Amino acid sequence: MILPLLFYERDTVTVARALLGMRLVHATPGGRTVGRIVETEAYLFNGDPACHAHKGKTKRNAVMFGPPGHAYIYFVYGMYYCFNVVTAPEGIGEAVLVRALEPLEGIPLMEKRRHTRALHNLCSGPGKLVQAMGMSGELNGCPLYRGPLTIHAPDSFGLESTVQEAEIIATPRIGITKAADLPLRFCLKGNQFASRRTHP
DNA sequence: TGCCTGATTGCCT
DNA sequence: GGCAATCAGGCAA
Repeated sequence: MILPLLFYERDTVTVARALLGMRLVHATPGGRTVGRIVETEAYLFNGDPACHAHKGKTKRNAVMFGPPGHAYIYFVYGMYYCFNVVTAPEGIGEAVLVRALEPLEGIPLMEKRRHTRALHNLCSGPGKLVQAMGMSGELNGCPLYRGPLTIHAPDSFGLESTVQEAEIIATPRIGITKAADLPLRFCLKGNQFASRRTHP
């Protein structure tokens, strides 16, 4: 089942946790790739200086202020993209950064795009998974409930989280300097496919 | 294993 | 002009 707009139009931390276990699907002419979300980070409008939207709307972060359930993809460090899911009602600049996936389908295509055959190195980081899934800046602002990039609940799950609360750990976020102490990174406990650093 | 650095570009001050 | 929600590779221990 493709997650509907309703799923995203909630509290950002709730969505960040609920996204764990969901499947990101990208259909391209070259083939279809699917990954299970195993690591996310929440970025909040208020009280979170690390959030791109913290200082207000700009050209770069405009999508974060738009309707939820859309992709916010930005370019960073001159060579990488990061993929986020816009959350919270329109006008509230919040999003969830997807930091790691467990590769499920289209693994040969991911290997080709990433130029490696190491399964644990295909999607274990925000820049890596964008590369492995074949995403680009063109998808910035696209809805995630209507292809080519969509997020699905695994069969037999609805809007509720697909994982037990006890299976989720919260840690400080990665690679930021501001508000570095806030526990807004969420991972599946003991998952092999998360980006390296763990800080339980 | 873990720390340090270079690569490379658009956006914001 | 500075910096950024990163990554890969090099080097030391």
